[in-house]
Amino acid sequence: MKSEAAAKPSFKQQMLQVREDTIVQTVNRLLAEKGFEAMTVDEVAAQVGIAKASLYKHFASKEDLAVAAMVRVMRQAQAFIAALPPQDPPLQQLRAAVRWVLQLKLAGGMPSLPSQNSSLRASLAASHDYMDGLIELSDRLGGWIEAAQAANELNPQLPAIAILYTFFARACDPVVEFLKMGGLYTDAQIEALVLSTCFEGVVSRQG
Amino acid sequence: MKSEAAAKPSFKQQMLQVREDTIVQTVNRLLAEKGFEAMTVDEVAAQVGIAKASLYKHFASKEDLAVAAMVRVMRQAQAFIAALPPQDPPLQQLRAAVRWVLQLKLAGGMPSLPSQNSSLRASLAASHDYMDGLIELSDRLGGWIEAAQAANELNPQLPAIAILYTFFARACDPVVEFLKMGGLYTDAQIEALVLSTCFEGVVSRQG
DNA sequence: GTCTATAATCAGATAGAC
DNA sequence: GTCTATCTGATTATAGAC
Repeated sequence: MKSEAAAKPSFKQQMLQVREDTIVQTVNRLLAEKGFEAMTVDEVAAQVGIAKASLYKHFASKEDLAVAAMVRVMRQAQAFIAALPPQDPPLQQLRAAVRWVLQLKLAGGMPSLPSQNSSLRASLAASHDYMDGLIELSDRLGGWIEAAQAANELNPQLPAIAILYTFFARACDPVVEFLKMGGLYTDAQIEALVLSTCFEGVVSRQG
Repeated sequence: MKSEAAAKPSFKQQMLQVREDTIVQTVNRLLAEKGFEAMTVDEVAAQVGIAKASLYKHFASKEDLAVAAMVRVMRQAQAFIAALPPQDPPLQQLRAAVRWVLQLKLAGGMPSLPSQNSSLRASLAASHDYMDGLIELSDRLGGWIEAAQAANELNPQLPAIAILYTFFARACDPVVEFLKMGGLYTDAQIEALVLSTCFEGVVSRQG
Protein backbone atom coordinates (compact mmCIF):
# COMPACT_ATOMS: atom_id res chain seq x y z
CA MET A 1 0.00 0.00 0.00
CA LYS A 2 1.21 3.49 -0.81
CA SER A 3 1.09 4.76 2.73
CA GLU A 4 1.88 8.36 1.86
CA ALA A 5 -0.31 8.61 -1.18
CA ALA A 6 -3.46 9.13 0.83
CA ALA A 7 -1.85 11.60 3.19
CA LYS A 8 -0.44 14.08 0.73
CA PRO A 9 -0.57 14.54 -3.04
CA SER A 10 2.19 12.98 -5.08
CA PHE A 11 4.74 15.07 -6.88
CA LYS A 12 2.91 14.47 -10.13
CA GLN A 13 -0.35 15.62 -8.61
CA GLN A 14 1.31 18.76 -7.29
CA MET A 15 2.66 19.53 -10.76
CA LEU A 16 -0.82 19.05 -12.14
CA GLN A 17 -2.24 21.40 -9.54
CA VAL A 18 0.35 24.05 -10.28
CA ARG A 19 -0.35 23.86 -13.99
CA GLU A 20 -4.07 24.17 -13.47
CA ASP A 21 -3.51 27.14 -11.20
CA THR A 22 -1.47 28.75 -13.96
CA ILE A 23 -4.28 28.13 -16.42
CA VAL A 24 -6.94 29.57 -14.16
CA GLN A 25 -4.86 32.64 -13.37
CA THR A 26 -4.34 33.23 -17.08
CA VAL A 27 -8.05 32.83 -17.74
CA ASN A 28 -8.79 35.20 -14.90
CA ARG A 29 -6.57 37.88 -16.37
CA LEU A 30 -7.96 37.47 -19.87
CA LEU A 31 -11.53 37.57 -18.56
CA ALA A 32 -10.73 40.78 -16.75
CA GLU A 33 -9.12 42.31 -19.83
CA LYS A 34 -11.49 41.29 -22.59
CA GLY A 35 -14.51 39.49 -21.18
CA PHE A 36 -15.79 36.01 -21.85
CA GLU A 37 -16.87 36.32 -25.47
CA ALA A 38 -13.74 38.07 -26.67
CA MET A 39 -11.45 35.62 -24.92
CA THR A 40 -10.55 32.69 -27.18
CA VAL A 41 -9.32 29.29 -26.07
CA ASP A 42 -6.42 29.58 -28.53
CA GLU A 43 -5.35 32.70 -26.73
CA VAL A 44 -5.49 31.03 -23.34
CA ALA A 45 -3.40 28.13 -24.57
CA ALA A 46 -0.86 30.46 -26.16
CA GLN A 47 -0.45 32.53 -23.01
CA VAL A 48 -0.19 29.50 -20.76
CA GLY A 49 2.35 28.09 -23.19
CA ILE A 50 0.70 24.73 -23.92
CA ALA A 51 -1.24 23.31 -26.83
CA LYS A 52 -4.96 23.85 -26.96
CA ALA A 53 -5.61 20.11 -26.86
CA SER A 54 -3.69 19.93 -23.58
CA LEU A 55 -5.95 22.62 -22.17
CA TYR A 56 -8.96 20.46 -22.93
CA LYS A 57 -7.40 17.64 -20.87
CA HIS A 58 -7.74 19.89 -17.84
CA PHE A 59 -11.02 21.65 -18.57
CA ALA A 60 -13.84 20.22 -20.66
CA SER A 61 -15.03 23.50 -22.19
CA LYS A 62 -14.50 27.22 -22.41
CA GLU A 63 -17.34 27.66 -19.96
CA ASP A 64 -15.56 25.45 -17.45
CA LEU A 65 -12.50 27.64 -17.73
CA ALA A 66 -14.53 30.71 -16.86
CA VAL A 67 -16.29 28.91 -14.02
CA ALA A 68 -12.92 27.91 -12.55
CA ALA A 69 -11.81 31.53 -12.67
CA MET A 70 -14.99 32.67 -10.96
CA VAL A 71 -14.67 30.01 -8.27
CA ARG A 72 -11.13 31.21 -7.64
CA VAL A 73 -12.28 34.80 -7.17
CA MET A 74 -15.14 33.63 -4.99
CA ARG A 75 -12.72 31.76 -2.71
CA GLN A 76 -10.51 34.83 -2.48
CA ALA A 77 -13.50 36.89 -1.49
CA GLN A 78 -14.52 34.36 1.14
CA ALA A 79 -10.97 34.28 2.50
CA PHE A 80 -10.89 38.06 2.74
CA ILE A 81 -14.27 38.19 4.46
CA ALA A 82 -13.28 35.47 6.88
CA ALA A 83 -10.11 37.33 7.81
CA LEU A 84 -11.90 40.54 8.76
CA PRO A 85 -11.83 41.39 12.48
CA PRO A 86 -15.16 39.96 13.70
CA GLN A 87 -15.63 42.61 16.36
CA ASP A 88 -15.80 45.44 13.85
CA PRO A 89 -19.25 46.97 13.30
CA PRO A 90 -21.27 45.58 10.38
CA LEU A 91 -21.15 48.75 8.30
CA GLN A 92 -17.38 48.73 8.48
CA GLN A 93 -17.25 45.10 7.38
CA LEU A 94 -19.44 45.93 4.41
CA ARG A 95 -17.33 48.89 3.40
CA ALA A 96 -14.25 46.69 3.60
CA ALA A 97 -15.89 44.07 1.39
CA VAL A 98 -16.92 46.56 -1.28
CA ARG A 99 -13.49 48.17 -1.10
CA TRP A 100 -11.94 44.78 -1.73
CA VAL A 101 -13.96 44.35 -4.92
CA LEU A 102 -13.05 47.81 -6.16
CA GLN A 103 -9.36 47.19 -5.52
CA LEU A 104 -9.55 43.90 -7.38
CA LYS A 105 -11.18 45.64 -10.32
CA LEU A 106 -8.65 48.45 -10.30
CA ALA A 107 -5.83 45.91 -10.24
CA GLY A 108 -7.30 44.25 -13.32
CA GLY A 109 -8.19 41.03 -11.50
CA MET A 110 -11.97 40.97 -11.70
CA PRO A 111 -13.33 38.72 -14.46
CA SER A 112 -16.02 40.42 -16.47
CA LEU A 113 -18.76 38.06 -17.53
CA PRO A 114 -21.57 38.97 -19.92
CA SER A 115 -24.65 39.63 -17.83
CA GLN A 116 -26.82 37.64 -20.24
CA ASN A 117 -24.89 34.64 -21.56
CA SER A 118 -27.10 31.62 -21.18
CA SER A 119 -24.49 28.91 -21.61
CA LEU A 120 -22.14 30.49 -19.11
CA ARG A 121 -24.87 31.28 -16.61
CA ALA A 122 -26.01 27.69 -16.83
CA SER A 123 -22.49 26.43 -16.15
CA LEU A 124 -22.13 28.77 -13.20
CA ALA A 125 -25.47 27.73 -11.78
CA ALA A 126 -24.47 24.09 -12.20
CA SER A 127 -21.21 24.56 -10.31
CA HIS A 128 -21.62 23.61 -6.67
CA ASP A 129 -18.32 25.26 -5.81
CA TYR A 130 -19.54 28.53 -7.25
CA MET A 131 -23.10 28.44 -5.98
CA ASP A 132 -22.08 27.38 -2.47
CA GLY A 133 -19.61 30.24 -2.35
CA LEU A 134 -22.19 32.69 -3.62
CA ILE A 135 -24.73 31.60 -1.05
CA GLU A 136 -22.27 31.73 1.83
CA LEU A 137 -21.14 35.17 0.72
CA SER A 138 -24.74 36.36 0.43
CA ASP A 139 -25.50 35.06 3.91
CA ARG A 140 -22.50 36.79 5.41
CA LEU A 141 -23.17 40.12 3.74
CA GLY A 142 -26.90 39.78 4.28
CA GLY A 143 -26.37 39.34 8.00
CA TRP A 144 -24.24 42.44 8.20
CA ILE A 145 -26.73 44.41 6.14
CA GLU A 146 -29.60 43.53 8.44
CA ALA A 147 -27.52 44.27 11.51
CA ALA A 148 -26.52 47.64 10.08
CA GLN A 149 -30.14 48.38 9.29
CA ALA A 150 -31.19 47.43 12.81
CA ALA A 151 -28.54 49.84 14.12
CA ASN A 152 -29.91 52.47 11.74
CA GLU A 153 -26.56 52.77 10.00
CA LEU A 154 -27.95 51.49 6.73
CA ASN A 155 -31.33 52.78 5.57
CA PRO A 156 -33.89 50.41 7.14
CA GLN A 157 -36.48 51.34 4.55
CA LEU A 158 -34.53 49.65 1.77
CA PRO A 159 -35.02 45.90 1.29
CA ALA A 160 -31.84 44.12 2.40
CA ILE A 161 -31.77 42.23 -0.87
CA ALA A 162 -31.65 45.47 -2.84
CA ILE A 163 -28.67 46.64 -0.82
CA LEU A 164 -26.98 43.27 -1.33
CA TYR A 165 -27.45 43.50 -5.09
CA THR A 166 -26.14 47.05 -5.04
CA PHE A 167 -22.94 45.79 -3.45
CA PHE A 168 -22.62 42.85 -5.82
CA ALA A 169 -23.09 45.18 -8.76
CA ARG A 170 -19.87 47.03 -7.86
CA ALA A 171 -18.07 44.01 -9.33
CA CYS A 172 -19.10 45.16 -12.80
CA ASP A 173 -19.46 48.88 -12.24
CA PRO A 174 -18.38 50.65 -15.43
CA VAL A 175 -17.76 53.87 -13.50
CA VAL A 176 -14.46 52.38 -12.36
CA GLU A 177 -13.30 51.81 -15.94
CA PHE A 178 -14.60 55.19 -17.08
CA LEU A 179 -12.70 57.05 -14.39
CA LYS A 180 -9.60 54.94 -14.93
CA MET A 181 -9.68 55.62 -18.68
CA GLY A 182 -9.93 59.34 -18.06
CA GLY A 183 -6.58 59.23 -16.30
CA LEU A 184 -7.41 62.12 -14.00
CA TYR A 185 -7.56 60.13 -10.79
CA THR A 186 -5.37 57.65 -8.98
CA ASP A 187 -6.65 54.20 -8.18
CA ALA A 188 -7.01 55.21 -4.55
CA GLN A 189 -9.10 58.23 -5.51
CA ILE A 190 -11.34 56.17 -7.78
CA GLU A 191 -11.79 53.64 -5.00
CA ALA A 192 -12.82 56.39 -2.60
CA LEU A 193 -15.15 58.03 -5.11
CA VAL A 194 -17.04 54.88 -6.06
CA LEU A 195 -17.18 53.70 -2.45
CA SER A 196 -18.60 57.06 -1.46
CA THR A 197 -21.26 57.21 -4.17
CA CYS A 198 -22.21 53.61 -3.43
CA PHE A 199 -22.80 54.18 0.27
CA GLU A 200 -23.54 57.89 0.60
CA GLY A 201 -25.01 58.54 -2.85
CA VAL A 202 -24.47 61.76 -4.76
CA VAL A 203 -26.71 64.19 -2.88
CA SER A 204 -25.37 66.53 -0.25
CA ARG A 205 -25.18 65.15 3.25
CA GLN A 206 -26.82 68.10 4.96
CA GLY A 207 -29.66 69.12 2.63
CA MET B 1 -37.73 68.93 -63.17
CA LYS B 2 -39.34 66.96 -60.39
CA SER B 3 -40.66 69.94 -58.48
CA GLU B 4 -41.91 67.96 -55.51
CA ALA B 5 -38.96 65.61 -55.17
CA ALA B 6 -36.80 68.15 -53.44
CA ALA B 7 -39.53 69.38 -51.15
CA LYS B 8 -40.60 66.08 -49.61
CA PRO B 9 -39.42 62.50 -49.80
CA SER B 10 -40.96 60.36 -52.48
CA PHE B 11 -43.24 57.50 -51.67
CA LYS B 12 -40.39 55.10 -52.31
CA GLN B 13 -38.15 56.96 -49.92
CA GLN B 14 -40.85 56.90 -47.27
CA MET B 15 -41.18 53.15 -47.65
CA LEU B 16 -37.44 52.83 -47.29
CA GLN B 17 -37.49 54.92 -44.14
CA VAL B 18 -40.28 52.87 -42.64
CA ARG B 19 -38.45 49.65 -43.38
CA GLU B 20 -35.25 50.92 -41.81
CA ASP B 21 -37.17 52.06 -38.77
CA THR B 22 -38.58 48.56 -38.47
CA ILE B 23 -35.10 47.10 -38.68
CA VAL B 24 -33.68 49.43 -36.06
CA GLN B 25 -36.57 48.78 -33.71
CA THR B 26 -36.07 45.05 -34.07
CA VAL B 27 -32.36 45.42 -33.43
CA ASN B 28 -33.09 47.55 -30.41
CA ARG B 29 -35.34 44.92 -28.93
CA LEU B 30 -32.90 42.10 -29.59
CA LEU B 31 -30.02 44.11 -28.14
CA ALA B 32 -32.07 44.70 -25.01
CA GLU B 33 -32.99 41.03 -24.75
CA LYS B 34 -29.72 39.29 -25.54
CA GLY B 35 -26.95 41.81 -25.97
CA PHE B 36 -24.73 42.50 -28.94
CA GLU B 37 -22.72 39.29 -29.07
CA ALA B 38 -25.65 36.95 -28.66
CA MET B 39 -27.71 38.74 -31.29
CA THR B 40 -27.16 37.28 -34.77
CA VAL B 41 -27.81 39.00 -38.07
CA ASP B 42 -29.79 35.95 -39.22
CA GLU B 43 -32.08 36.49 -36.27
CA VAL B 44 -32.59 40.15 -37.07
CA ALA B 45 -33.43 39.34 -40.68
CA ALA B 46 -35.84 36.60 -39.63
CA GLN B 47 -37.68 38.85 -37.17
CA VAL B 48 -37.88 41.73 -39.62
CA GLY B 49 -39.13 39.30 -42.22
CA ILE B 50 -36.57 39.93 -44.96
CA ALA B 51 -33.53 38.08 -46.24
CA LYS B 52 -30.19 38.68 -44.62
CA ALA B 53 -28.73 40.01 -47.86
CA SER B 54 -31.47 42.64 -47.95
CA LEU B 55 -30.49 43.74 -44.49
CA TYR B 56 -26.98 44.37 -45.72
CA LYS B 57 -28.36 46.72 -48.38
CA HIS B 58 -29.50 48.96 -45.56
CA PHE B 59 -26.67 48.54 -43.06
CA ALA B 60 -23.12 47.66 -43.94
CA SER B 61 -22.35 45.58 -40.86
CA LYS B 62 -23.65 44.17 -37.61
CA GLU B 63 -21.88 46.98 -35.80
CA ASP B 64 -23.75 49.54 -37.89
CA LEU B 65 -27.01 47.93 -36.87
CA ALA B 66 -26.12 48.35 -33.22
CA VAL B 67 -24.94 51.90 -33.76
CA ALA B 68 -28.25 52.77 -35.42
CA ALA B 69 -30.10 51.39 -32.41
CA MET B 70 -27.95 53.39 -30.03
CA VAL B 71 -28.43 56.57 -32.05
CA ARG B 72 -32.16 56.00 -31.88
CA VAL B 73 -32.08 55.69 -28.10
CA MET B 74 -29.81 58.71 -27.86
CA ARG B 75 -32.28 60.79 -29.86
CA GLN B 76 -35.12 59.64 -27.64
CA ALA B 77 -33.12 60.64 -24.59
CA GLN B 78 -32.39 64.05 -26.07
CA ALA B 79 -36.05 64.53 -26.94
CA PHE B 80 -37.06 63.67 -23.39
CA ILE B 81 -34.49 66.00 -21.90
CA ALA B 82 -35.49 68.80 -24.22
CA ALA B 83 -39.13 68.41 -23.22
CA LEU B 84 -38.48 68.81 -19.50
CA PRO B 85 -39.85 72.01 -17.95
CA PRO B 86 -36.80 74.32 -18.04
CA GLN B 87 -37.74 76.13 -14.88
CA ASP B 88 -37.50 73.02 -12.71
CA PRO B 89 -34.49 72.89 -10.36
CA PRO B 90 -31.41 71.02 -11.69
CA LEU B 91 -31.65 68.15 -9.21
CA GLN B 92 -35.19 67.47 -10.31
CA GLN B 93 -34.15 67.46 -13.96
CA LEU B 94 -31.41 64.94 -13.16
CA ARG B 95 -33.76 62.68 -11.24
CA ALA B 96 -36.17 62.78 -14.16
CA ALA B 97 -33.41 61.86 -16.58
CA VAL B 98 -32.23 58.89 -14.52
CA ARG B 99 -35.83 57.81 -14.00
CA TRP B 100 -36.31 57.84 -17.76
CA VAL B 101 -33.39 55.45 -18.24
CA LEU B 102 -34.66 53.11 -15.54
CA GLN B 103 -38.12 53.04 -17.09
CA LEU B 104 -36.66 52.30 -20.49
CA LYS B 105 -34.67 49.42 -19.00
CA LEU B 106 -37.65 48.06 -17.13
CA ALA B 107 -39.71 48.20 -20.32
CA GLY B 108 -37.06 46.13 -22.09
CA GLY B 109 -36.04 48.93 -24.42
CA MET B 110 -32.46 49.64 -23.40
CA PRO B 111 -29.86 48.02 -25.67
CA SER B 112 -27.17 46.28 -23.67
CA LEU B 113 -23.76 46.61 -25.24
CA PRO B 114 -20.67 44.78 -24.03
CA SER B 115 -18.59 47.24 -22.07
CA GLN B 116 -15.39 46.06 -23.75
CA ASN B 117 -16.06 45.27 -27.41
CA SER B 118 -13.41 46.99 -29.42
CA SER B 119 -15.07 46.75 -32.83
CA LEU B 120 -18.37 48.09 -31.56
CA ARG B 121 -16.78 50.82 -29.48
CA ALA B 122 -14.81 51.89 -32.54
CA SER B 123 -17.98 52.05 -34.62
CA LEU B 124 -19.75 54.06 -31.95
CA ALA B 125 -16.84 56.45 -31.63
CA ALA B 126 -16.78 56.85 -35.40
CA SER B 127 -20.48 57.70 -35.56
CA HIS B 128 -20.97 61.46 -35.59
CA ASP B 129 -24.66 61.02 -34.87
CA TYR B 130 -23.87 59.04 -31.75
CA MET B 131 -20.94 61.08 -30.51
CA ASP B 132 -22.69 64.40 -31.07
CA GLY B 133 -25.67 63.15 -29.13
CA LEU B 134 -23.47 61.85 -26.35
CA ILE B 135 -21.64 65.14 -26.06
CA GLU B 136 -24.80 67.21 -26.07
CA LEU B 137 -26.30 64.95 -23.44
CA SER B 138 -23.16 65.17 -21.32
CA ASP B 139 -23.19 68.94 -21.57
CA ARG B 140 -26.82 69.17 -20.54
CA LEU B 141 -26.45 66.82 -17.59
CA GLY B 142 -23.07 68.26 -16.69
CA GLY B 143 -24.56 71.72 -16.48
CA TRP B 144 -27.30 70.55 -14.19
CA ILE B 145 -24.84 68.65 -12.04
CA GLU B 146 -22.65 71.69 -11.52
CA ALA B 147 -25.65 73.86 -10.81
CA ALA B 148 -26.93 71.36 -8.28
CA GLN B 149 -23.51 71.23 -6.66
CA ALA B 150 -23.36 75.01 -6.50
CA ALA B 151 -26.74 74.96 -4.79
CA ASN B 152 -25.37 72.32 -2.42
CA GLU B 153 -28.04 69.86 -3.50
CA LEU B 154 -25.49 67.47 -4.97
CA ASN B 155 -22.31 66.79 -3.01
CA PRO B 156 -19.85 69.53 -4.12
CA GLN B 157 -16.89 67.42 -3.02
CA LEU B 158 -17.50 64.87 -5.77
CA PRO B 159 -16.07 65.60 -9.21
CA ALA B 160 -18.93 66.41 -11.58
CA ILE B 161 -17.58 63.87 -14.05
CA ALA B 162 -17.85 61.09 -11.47
CA ILE B 163 -21.49 61.98 -10.85
CA LEU B 164 -22.14 62.07 -14.60
CA TYR B 165 -20.63 58.61 -15.04
CA THR B 166 -22.69 57.35 -12.11
CA PHE B 167 -25.84 58.45 -13.90
CA PHE B 168 -24.75 57.02 -17.25
CA ALA B 169 -23.98 53.72 -15.53
CA ARG B 170 -27.65 53.29 -14.59
CA ALA B 171 -28.20 52.37 -18.25
CA CYS B 172 -26.48 49.05 -17.60
CA ASP B 173 -27.16 48.60 -13.91
CA PRO B 174 -27.62 44.87 -13.25
CA VAL B 175 -29.51 45.61 -10.04
CA VAL B 176 -32.57 46.36 -12.17
CA GLU B 177 -32.44 42.92 -13.80
CA PHE B 178 -31.68 41.18 -10.49
CA LEU B 179 -34.66 42.73 -8.77
CA LYS B 180 -36.89 42.11 -11.77
CA MET B 181 -35.87 38.45 -11.91
CA GLY B 182 -36.65 38.04 -8.23
CA GLY B 183 -40.26 38.93 -8.96
CA LEU B 184 -40.82 40.45 -5.53
CA TYR B 185 -41.19 44.03 -6.66
CA THR B 186 -43.18 45.91 -9.23
CA ASP B 187 -41.44 47.92 -11.90
CA ALA B 188 -42.42 51.11 -10.09
CA GLN B 189 -40.89 49.84 -6.86
CA ILE B 190 -37.67 48.83 -8.60
CA GLU B 191 -37.50 52.23 -10.23
CA ALA B 192 -37.90 53.93 -6.86
CA LEU B 193 -35.35 51.66 -5.17
CA VAL B 194 -32.61 52.10 -7.75
CA LEU B 195 -33.27 55.82 -8.04
CA SER B 196 -33.01 56.13 -4.28
CA THR B 197 -29.78 54.17 -3.92
CA CYS B 198 -28.29 56.09 -6.84
CA PHE B 199 -28.98 59.51 -5.35
CA GLU B 200 -29.24 58.93 -1.61
CA GLY B 201 -27.00 55.88 -1.30
CA VAL B 202 -27.67 53.07 1.16
CA VAL B 203 -26.69 54.65 4.48
CA SER B 204 -29.26 56.14 6.82
CA ARG B 205 -30.20 59.73 6.19
CA GLN B 206 -29.81 60.92 9.77
CA GLY B 207 -26.61 59.19 11.00
C1' DG C 1 -0.47 14.76 -20.73
C1' DT C 2 1.46 16.94 -24.55
C1' DC C 3 1.68 17.68 -29.18
C1' DT C 4 0.25 18.53 -34.49
C1' DA C 5 -3.31 18.41 -37.43
C1' DT C 6 -8.04 18.43 -38.38
C1' DA C 7 -12.79 18.20 -37.82
C1' DA C 8 -17.26 20.59 -37.20
C1' DT C 9 -19.88 24.49 -36.60
C1' DC C 10 -21.40 28.77 -36.61
C1' DA C 11 -21.96 33.62 -38.06
C1' DG C 12 -20.75 37.73 -40.72
C1' DA C 13 -20.66 39.08 -45.25
C1' DT C 14 -21.21 38.67 -50.46
C1' DA C 15 -22.42 37.00 -55.56
C1' DG C 16 -25.42 37.19 -58.90
C1' DA C 17 -30.08 36.34 -60.77
C1' DC C 18 -34.51 38.76 -60.90
C1' DG D 1 -34.02 46.07 -53.15
C1' DT D 2 -35.06 41.43 -52.56
C1' DC D 3 -34.06 36.86 -52.94
C1' DT D 4 -31.32 32.02 -52.73
C1' DA D 5 -27.08 30.15 -52.40
C1' DT D 6 -22.49 30.54 -51.19
C1' DC D 7 -18.08 32.15 -49.42
C1' DT D 8 -14.92 33.16 -45.78
C1' DG D 9 -12.90 33.31 -41.51
C1' DA D 10 -12.89 32.52 -36.81
C1' DT D 11 -13.49 29.40 -32.96
C1' DT D 12 -14.72 25.48 -30.19
C1' DA D 13 -13.55 20.96 -29.76
C1' DT D 14 -11.36 16.38 -30.94
C1' DA D 15 -8.35 12.42 -33.19
C1' DG D 16 -4.48 10.04 -32.85
C1' DA D 17 0.59 9.73 -32.58
C1' DC D 18 4.22 9.96 -28.97
